[in-house]
Amino acid sequence: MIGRTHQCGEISEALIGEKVQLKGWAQTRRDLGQVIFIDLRDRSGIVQIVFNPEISEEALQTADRVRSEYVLDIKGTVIKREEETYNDKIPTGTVEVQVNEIEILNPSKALPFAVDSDGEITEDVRLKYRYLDLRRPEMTETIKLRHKTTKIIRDFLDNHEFLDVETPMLTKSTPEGARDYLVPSRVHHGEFYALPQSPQLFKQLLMVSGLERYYQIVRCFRDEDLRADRQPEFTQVDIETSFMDKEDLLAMMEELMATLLKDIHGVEIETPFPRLTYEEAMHRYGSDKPDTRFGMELVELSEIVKDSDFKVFAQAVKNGGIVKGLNVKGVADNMSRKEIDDLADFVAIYGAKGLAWLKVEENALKGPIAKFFSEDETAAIREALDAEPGDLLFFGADKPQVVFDAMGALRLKFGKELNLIDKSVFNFLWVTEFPLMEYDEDENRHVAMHHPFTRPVKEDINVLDEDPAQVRAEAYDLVLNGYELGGGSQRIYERELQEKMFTALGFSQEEARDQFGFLLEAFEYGTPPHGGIALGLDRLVMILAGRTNLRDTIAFPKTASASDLLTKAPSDVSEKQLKELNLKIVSKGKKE
RNA sequence: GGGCCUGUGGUGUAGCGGUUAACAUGCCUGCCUGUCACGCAGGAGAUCGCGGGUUCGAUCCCCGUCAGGCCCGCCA
Repeated sequence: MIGRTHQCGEISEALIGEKVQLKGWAQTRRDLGQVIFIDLRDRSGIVQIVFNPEISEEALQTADRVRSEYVLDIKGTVIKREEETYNDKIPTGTVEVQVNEIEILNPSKALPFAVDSDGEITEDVRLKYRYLDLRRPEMTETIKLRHKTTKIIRDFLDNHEFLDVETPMLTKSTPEGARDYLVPSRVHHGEFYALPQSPQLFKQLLMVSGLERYYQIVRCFRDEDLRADRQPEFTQVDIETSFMDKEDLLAMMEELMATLLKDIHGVEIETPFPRLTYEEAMHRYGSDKPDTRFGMELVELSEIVKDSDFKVFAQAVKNGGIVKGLNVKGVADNMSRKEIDDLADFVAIYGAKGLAWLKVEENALKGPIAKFFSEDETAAIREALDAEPGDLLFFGADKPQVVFDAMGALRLKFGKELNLIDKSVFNFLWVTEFPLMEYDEDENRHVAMHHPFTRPVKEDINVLDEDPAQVRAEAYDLVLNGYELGGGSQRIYERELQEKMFTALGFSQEEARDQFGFLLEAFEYGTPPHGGIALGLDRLVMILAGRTNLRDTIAFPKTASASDLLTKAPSDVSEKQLKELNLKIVSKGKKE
């Protein structure tokens, strides 16, 4: 260790009697008058240092001036503590360093919050003083975990013959997908670069180049509204391979995940991962990223209730909708009428117009809608939902998407509130057979669900023209504990098929050539079959660290309104800068 | 674009239509030779996010606004 003999966390009984030099921060000082203790902290951990007048009166006097977070350089001797003064809260607790010399390298003002406080500081204060927030051990540990994660990934991919290739940050804006962050060109007035939403096109071109196996741990940018698990700039583990089929790729990713879990948490996870088709995931869990750490699956009831006297259900089915049931076990007697009614407001967020429910009793279903069902229907509902006395049944009836969203969210809500989720598990799964496209009401056309370069499932290609919404994609999402960890696909590598795809997406020939002409052209020069995947590194680290907020895994993250409270970005620029870029500000402030 | 929650000494919270605005911690001063969230004694520190309104009187009620958070839309 340059500049010191050891790190604080390395001090141990093996070093007793040795002279050491340590540098670090004074975490706390305990001044007993003629003896002073300081907890000295560096990146590695904490060790107690002690100042004693019999050792050095001068050092003691300097220590008297030390305050929290002063930066210290000390020389001293490692000694064993008296057994009754062991501190079992820190790994170095059986020893301490008796200080001969101390130099205050830099003092510190009183901090806005204590470094040893655990996360109970409001977000804006933490972000404004992020450099101090990162001194808190739990944050330091997360940053270390992130490093370890990327190191394992790099080593793994290197062992698998992957080449790390950088791709441009200043690139071309394309119409599909998320909103781009734009960068004005000084040289070309009125024209803009876009920051990459992902290196998608470049990695495919690298396959045309014959690199065969590419990876990059790369920043991506999407100018969309934030969430707890979404930042405007985020990091992807971006992977693309030639000649590897889907099965090979998925197996390799499973091996990578297993390696990560083993090396980081010592956990053996089972491979291969379970697979669900998109269709199945939506019907059973109401989500394309199901949390399978608990059951409580949605149950299909459309057939059972389609002729019932309950008009809401019958009508929903008649109009092409569905009816799904959810059995929340054993809560019927614990939930008040008001609590149940409030859930209608909860599902309303997802567009549901109401939430029907029934309490299960020994010989009957009880509740406002019970009277609408015949004896047969009641029995069928009980059976389908595996209903037992004390259970509370909820029903969603609407267009499929509304039912999935509302009932899926309700399932998750109960899963969390009833503590059905085992936090110690890592449940991976693949979701496959996504629709290639979905219809966009606003744009009046089909849009790619994944992206426009995704390969259709072979047997569906022939219906690409007449019924695009029915075409399935050779795409796969990796899901972990209810989070979408990443997604990928096999790609289109033939010009003709790619053009067909653009046509299905409503691009004219000219538009397609204008936007993606370089790719179409590249496809004519011997493009290998290829495919790949991109993993959200921030989310991966978040889950590995047992956290629920992406900000905690990023050294310098942004707020929910995409601001950086530390540097105060975004900010005004000078008139001169605007002039050089030939830009004019029309109106200022937050968007209307 | 929309919904909900939060905003009170440095920090974290309490509070109430009329208070000397409370508590903890931190900070400052003094005492203390085995502490480890040291202890003890004393002290400083708040125009209750900002603007407007209601009221005799607003930190408290209403409207707006700003900031932070969570969610829907958006995003893969």
